Amino acid sequence: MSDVARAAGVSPMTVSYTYNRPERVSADSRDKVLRTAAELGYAGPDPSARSLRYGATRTLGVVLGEHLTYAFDDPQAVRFLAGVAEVCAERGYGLLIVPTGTGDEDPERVVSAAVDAYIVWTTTDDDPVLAAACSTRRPVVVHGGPEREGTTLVGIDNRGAARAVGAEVFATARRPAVLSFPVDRRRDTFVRPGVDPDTVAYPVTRDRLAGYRDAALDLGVDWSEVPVGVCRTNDAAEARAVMGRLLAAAPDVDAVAAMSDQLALGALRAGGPVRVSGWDDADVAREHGLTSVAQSLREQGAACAAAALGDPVADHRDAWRVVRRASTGG
Amino acid sequence: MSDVARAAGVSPMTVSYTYNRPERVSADSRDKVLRTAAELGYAGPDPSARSLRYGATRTLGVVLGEHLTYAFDDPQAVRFLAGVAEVCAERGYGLLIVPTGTGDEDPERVVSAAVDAYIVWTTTDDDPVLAAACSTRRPVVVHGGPEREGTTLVGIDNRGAARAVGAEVFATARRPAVLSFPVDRRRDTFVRPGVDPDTVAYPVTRDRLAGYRDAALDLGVDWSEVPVGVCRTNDAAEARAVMGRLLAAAPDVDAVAAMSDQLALGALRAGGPVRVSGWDDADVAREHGLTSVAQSLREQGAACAAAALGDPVADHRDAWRVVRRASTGG
DNA sequence: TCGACATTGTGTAACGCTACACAGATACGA
DNA sequence: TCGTATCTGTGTAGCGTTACACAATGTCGA
Repeated sequence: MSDVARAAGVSPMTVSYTYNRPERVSADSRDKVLRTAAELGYAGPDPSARSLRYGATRTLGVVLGEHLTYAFDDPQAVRFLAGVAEVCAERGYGLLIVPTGTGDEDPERVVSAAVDAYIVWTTTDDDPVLAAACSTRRPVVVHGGPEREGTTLVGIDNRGAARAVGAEVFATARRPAVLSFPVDRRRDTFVRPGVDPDTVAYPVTRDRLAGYRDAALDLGVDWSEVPVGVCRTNDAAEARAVMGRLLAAAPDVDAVAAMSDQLALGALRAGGPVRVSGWDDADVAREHGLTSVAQSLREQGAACAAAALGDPVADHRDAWRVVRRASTGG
Repeated sequence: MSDVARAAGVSPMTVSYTYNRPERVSADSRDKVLRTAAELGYAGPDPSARSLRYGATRTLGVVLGEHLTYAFDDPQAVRFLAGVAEVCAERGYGLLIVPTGTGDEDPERVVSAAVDAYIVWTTTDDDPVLAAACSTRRPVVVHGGPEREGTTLVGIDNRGAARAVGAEVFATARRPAVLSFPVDRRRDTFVRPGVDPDTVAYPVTRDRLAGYRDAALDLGVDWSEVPVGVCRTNDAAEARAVMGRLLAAAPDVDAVAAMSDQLALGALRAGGPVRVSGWDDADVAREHGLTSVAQSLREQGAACAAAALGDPVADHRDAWRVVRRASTGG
C-alpha cells in the first residue's frame, strides 16, 4: 500500500480512504490512486491486516465434528450448512469450515481460525474442540447439543419428538427396534438390545433414544428387549447391513424407529419390518411414503448463524411435527 | 499477550515461544505462562495478527458462484466441496466459503477474504468475481471453466464425454432432445430447439451442449430440430416441469440427453421419452438404471485443493467414462 | 478583510504477533 | 582458569492496515 502511495504521490492514508471511504477523497486523487494500484497490481487492502486493525473478521466458523468427511456425506449436515451459508451470504460474512481431522490432533488448533464466532454441529458432551472454541471467548452457538454454560443452543426437543414418532411407529408392533446414530466418538457399529440412553455421548442421539424408550414404556414394552442397531454413518447402504444383522438376531422385529430418513430407507430395503419411521422428512421420506419427524435443518442453520452474529433467536424446541405416511399404516 | 507476559513476569517473546515452540522454553516458564494465560482467559495468539505476520492464512477460499444458495442444493457441488474439504482437513487448512450474494454487490469484496488461494466453482466466462479473484495475485484454481491465463483449470473433457454419451442415448432415436443447465447468469428456464452452444456463457454447459450437437450431427440429425430444455437449478422436480413443456412442444421426442442425473430423473418422471442419459453417475443413476457419464467430482475437488496449495495436479481431461444401463437399452 | 466552515490531505500510533540477533547463564573439556 | 558450546530469556523492528486529530487550502457571508 505504501508503494502505491509513493508511486501515486500521496500519503498512505489517502490510499486507505480511497478504498474505504471513497467520498472522503477528491475524484482526482481517487482516480490517480486506483490507476497506480492497477499498474502495480495492488488489489486493495490486505484482509489479515484489516481484520487485525478492526478486531473482527466478518467470518463465521463452523465446526463439523470429528469427521469433516462424513459431514458432507450427510444430507442433514448439508442442509444445515445451507442455512448457515444463506445468512452469511446475506450479510456478507464468510463461512469458514474449521479444519478438524481425525480428532487426534491438538484441538487448540481450532482456535487458530480467524473467525468472529463459532457454530458447532451436534457433537459429544466431552468434545475437546467445543471446549477449545469456548475458551476463545468468542460467541459459540451449538446445534443440537451439548448444552453448555456460555453458549447458545439451537435445536428441537428431540426426546419429545422421538416419543411422539415412537408412539406412532411402535403402536401395533409386537417387537419394536431402533436404528441409531453412533453412541460415542469411536463410532462402532453394533446391535444390542436395550441400549441405555445415559451411556450415549451425543446429546441428540441420547435424547432420541430416550424418547423411543419413553414410547416403548408407554406401550408396556420392556426396553431391555428392544434391539438397537447402531450405524457408523448416516447412510442407507450401511443401515441396510446393520438392519440385516439386527433381523438375524431378532427375526420377529416388526417395527423400526430410525433416527434419520436415510437409516429408515436402509431398514425398508432390508425387507424386514412392516412399520418404519424416519427423521427429518427429507425428499426421500416423501418418495418412499415414510413416516418421519419433520424439522427444518436449514432454518436451524440460519438461526445458528443469526445467533452467532448476535441476533436474538426464536426457540426451536417445538419446531417439529410427525408426518404420518404409509410406512406406519398411513 | 503482553498482559499475560506482564502478569507472568516474563517477556512477550517468552509467551509467544510458549505457544509456537514450546521446546524452546523451560518447563518452568512454560507452566507459568500457561497458568497465567488460563487465569486471564487468554486463548493463544490471535489468528489475524498471526496471519499478518506470517503472510499466510492457512485457509483456502471457495467461490461457489453467484448463488451460494443453489450450491448447497446441488449434490454435485456438495461432492466437489467434500473433496476440497478432505484435502483441507488433511493439511490443517481452513475452507472458507466466500460470500457471494445476488451477484449485484461489489465483486471486489471477494478479495476481502483472508485466504491463501481461491478455488472457483464452474462459472461464466465473464464472472466479475473470477476477475476479482485473479486480480489478487493469489493462486486461482478453476473447476470446469472458464480457462484463463494465470489460473489452473481442473475438469474433464466435457465435449468429448457429451459426444460419447450422446452417441449412446441418441443411437436409435428419431427425435433427440437435451436437458441443459442454465445458459447464462440470468438463469431463465425455457425450451427452444437448436440452442447454439456458442451463445452459452458457462463453459461446461457450452462444451456439453456442443458435444451433444456433435453426437446429433454424427447421426445425421439436424441440430436446429433438437429441442433443448433449460433448467434453472439442478433439481429433478424442476426438470420434470421443463420436460413437460418440452414434450408439449415436441411430443415425438424419444431420447433425452440430460446434463445431470437429477435432470435425467426429472425426464424419467415426466414419463415421455424411451431413452434417457444423465451425468455424474450418482447414486440416483444406479438406482434408476440410468446411463450416465461417470466422473468423480470429489476427486476433482481434492485435485483443486491440492493445486491451490501448489501441488502438481494430474490431468483430469480423460477422467470420465460412459456407464451404460437400462435407460438406453442396457 | 476577517472569522466560520467545509473539503481534502497528512502524520502518528496502535492493532497482536513473531523472526532475528543478541545477552546472560551454565556446563564442560582442556 | 579459560574458551567454546548449549540453553534460555529479551529487545527491536516490522508485517499492512486504519482511527483520530490535525493542518492546509478554499468558500462564503458579514
